[in-house]
Amino acid sequence: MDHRLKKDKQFSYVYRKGKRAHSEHLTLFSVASKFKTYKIGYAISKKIGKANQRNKLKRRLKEIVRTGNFAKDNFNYVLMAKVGAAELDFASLKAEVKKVFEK
RNA sequence: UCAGUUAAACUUGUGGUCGCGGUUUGCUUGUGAUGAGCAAAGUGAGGAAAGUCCGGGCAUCAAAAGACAGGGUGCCGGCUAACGGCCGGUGGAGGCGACUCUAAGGAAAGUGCAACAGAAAUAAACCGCCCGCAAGGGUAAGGAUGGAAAGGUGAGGUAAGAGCUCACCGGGAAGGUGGAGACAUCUUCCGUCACUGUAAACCCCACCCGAUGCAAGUUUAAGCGAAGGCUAUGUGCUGUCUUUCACGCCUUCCAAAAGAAACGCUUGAGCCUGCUGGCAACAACAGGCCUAGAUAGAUGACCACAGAACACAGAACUCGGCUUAUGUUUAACUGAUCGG
RNA sequence: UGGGGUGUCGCCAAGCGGUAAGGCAUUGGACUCUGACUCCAACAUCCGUAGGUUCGAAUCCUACCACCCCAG
Repeated sequence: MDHRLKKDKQFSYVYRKGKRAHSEHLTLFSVASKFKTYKIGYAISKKIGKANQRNKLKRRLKEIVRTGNFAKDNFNYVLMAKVGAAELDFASLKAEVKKVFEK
C-alpha cells in the first residue's frame, strides 16, 4: 500500500490542523484521519542543500519510517526537515525520528 | 629527487538480507470506462546530469517575400545540422624551456571624448634662441608636465636652428617572388616621413539572425447559445512599414469545469568495433547493439571481500559545444640538482 | 524547467568613463544641573568576486557567486 501524501491540499490541511512536535533537526505535524492506514509526506526545503543532498535525506527518512514502525494508523503526518539534517548520519537520524514520533 | 607543461582514462566491482520506478510475461480480481493487486524475468542518473552562456532539432503563430530599426560575430583557411565551438596556420604577447594566451577589420568617411598636470593636447599663441638701435623678421634645439608633445641616436651644418645634409634604426609607397589565404621575403623609390590615442565611444565595412518556448503544442472533449461593434477604411509573423495572399474579426454575457488523464517522451546529426581518406577537426563505408522516462518526482539501509574510489554532485523534450565544481591513475615532454 | 531582475558604509540609497552625493544609525565635541532637540566634526579606496579594454573603470566587455521575482 502507498503511505504517501501527495496533493498540495492534503499538505496544507495537515499544516493547518496538525499538532507539532519539534526536535533539533526535525518537525512532525500529525492529525487524525478517517483512513485505516497512516499517510505521511516529507517536506524538505531548498535551504537544506543541493538536489542530491535533499534526495538522499528523503530516501533515508522513508527508509526509517518504513522499517521503524513509528507511525500509527488513522493518522496523517508531515515530516519537515530543518537546516543541518542532511549532515547527520543514518543512526542519529533514526534516533531523532523516534524521539519526534514519541512526542 | 624536486619543480613544471601537455594529453588521455576511470568515476566503483562481486556476493548476501529488506525496499523503490519503468518494461515484458503469467496469475488473481474489478468497472459504465480507464484499471487494481501479486509473482517472475530483465532494467534503472553524470562527467560534469550543474550554471543556463551560445548554437541546432521539434512545436505553434494560415503561407511567402522585402526594407528599416534592433541584436550578434570580426586575422586566414578548413570542419560541422549550426555556433560566439573545434582543427590547422599567420601576426602579436609571455615563459630559461616543454608550452601557453590572444574581441587581432577600419582612426586618411564623419562625429564625440582626452580629468589633473603642463607654455601648449592636435595646436606654433607664450617663455626662449638668433639678426636688428628699433619696428620687424628668422627658428622649432631647450622649457621640472603627461599615457600621449608633429620619428630616434650620432655627426656635419648654421647668425641661431631645422631631414637642411649624411650614417644606422624605425615608417610609408610601388613592383617582383613564394603561398589557397592571412602573410613572409627581396628590390627600388619617398625627408610633403604634416593628420596623437580611443571603435569592449557613436559609427563605417563584411557576414549572420522572424517571434515565442515542451508550463511549446495535440487529443480525450463533448453541447451550443444570446447581444453589440467593424465591414474591406477591418483582422492577420507579436519592434515599425510595404507587397503578394488569406479570412470574417473583436468585445461582453449565459452555461459547464475548477482544473483530470493520455500523447508529446525517447531510435537519435545515437553508441561500439573495424577499415579507407585527411597533418588534424572530421567525413565515407561495413558489421553489431537498443541503453532511464519519473510527475511530492524512482538508486536507500546493514554487512563481507577487493580497492585510490570516502571527491564534486541527481535525468525532467532532446542533441552539439562553452564555463564552473571535483577524486584517482597513466603516458609523453621540459628545467634544475646529484650519480653513471 | 523556462523567463526576468538586483548587488555601492551597519540600514535606505544617488552616481553610469576623470579622486563615491544625501538621509538614518554610530563615535567624539559644543549647548544643559542631567537627558531630548539642535549645531560642529569623524566614518566607503576590496562599489558582490576574478580577469580584460582604456592613460584612467563603481561605470564598458567576459566569466563566475549570492539573493529576489514571474509562469501550473
